[in-house]
Amino acid sequence: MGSIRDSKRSSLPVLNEDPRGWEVKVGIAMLRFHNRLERRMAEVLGAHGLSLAQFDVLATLAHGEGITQQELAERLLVTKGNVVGLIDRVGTAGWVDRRPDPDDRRANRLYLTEAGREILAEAQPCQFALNHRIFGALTPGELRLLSELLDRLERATQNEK
Amino acid sequence: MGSIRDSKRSSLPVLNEDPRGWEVKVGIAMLRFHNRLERRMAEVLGAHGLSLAQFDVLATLAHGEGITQQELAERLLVTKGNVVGLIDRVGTAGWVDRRPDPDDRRANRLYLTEAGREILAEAQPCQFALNHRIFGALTPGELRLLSELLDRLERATQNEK
DNA sequence: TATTGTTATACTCTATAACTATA
DNA sequence: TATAGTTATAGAGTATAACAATA
Repeated sequence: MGSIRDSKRSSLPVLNEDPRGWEVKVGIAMLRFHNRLERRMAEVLGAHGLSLAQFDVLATLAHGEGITQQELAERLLVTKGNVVGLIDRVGTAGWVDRRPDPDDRRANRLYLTEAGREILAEAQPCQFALNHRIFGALTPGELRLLSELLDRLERATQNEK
Repeated sequence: MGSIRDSKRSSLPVLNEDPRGWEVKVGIAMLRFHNRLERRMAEVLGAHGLSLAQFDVLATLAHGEGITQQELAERLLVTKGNVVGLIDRVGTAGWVDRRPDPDDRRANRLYLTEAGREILAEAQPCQFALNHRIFGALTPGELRLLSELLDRLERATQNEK
């Protein structure tokens, strides 16, 4: 069935009639496209010294500054143990501050530093430009449709667990 | 702008008019959905002792047995150095054989073992079933459409580089 | 008791680069 | 010279589990 992640011209059997065939085909196409998209993003962000995960942390904080490490772990779908390492790395880079929560001395509140805001302001437009180069291949109507389909699929993954 | 990988209910600004807004929105939705899909797949495959990358190796070999490590590296979009480790792991598990190429004594030809074929036959239906549970959320017509959009997007990522 | 964050450990995947043995 | 595979090294990300401090 060819590599799930890639393959020049996958010679999948023609399965035009059976929806099950389309499900597999779409699953593969999804992984394949995403794999490439992620690489391009990593390249673009890498030029600013950011990994995708780090960009994700900064973007999440920009959206909700002052959250705890536990909250960040939930939003990023990783364990709190992993967040320690993530914040360590992004903290030594000088982009994020841990500040003890005055009301709960177990918790840290996370804030972007000025440098963090700057690097995000620098990287985000490049991210957006990449999105434009890729997703510009679709018409506005197709984009709206794709967005709707993805939302429904994401809801389906949530029902999974 | 919320986590790129996840967020319960992302409160992105409404950008119904500007296609650039949709591009960003779709990019985020794509990463978010894919992230969850990949986790579900990892769970399903993990129950069979397989990682996603290992499943990918087995599925690729099932599709084109006898390829070299270099060819596998190209299909998987990883370096040949990484392939050594991948085949080491999948080889000690007894799923894949390295056989020296008689015509080119530098090269190895890769083959599935009987055990490799068995684990794949065991894991693949579960993979397909997962695909069905997720992508069954869409109608056959929507699946065909999504497949076409993804193909065009993948072509766009290829133009990137 | 439960929760927040930390630490320790281990594994997978990735990248770079130097190395070998062949071609 | 170029290619196939190996090795060494490094780093990011992930998971599990035990732990301290605090609630």
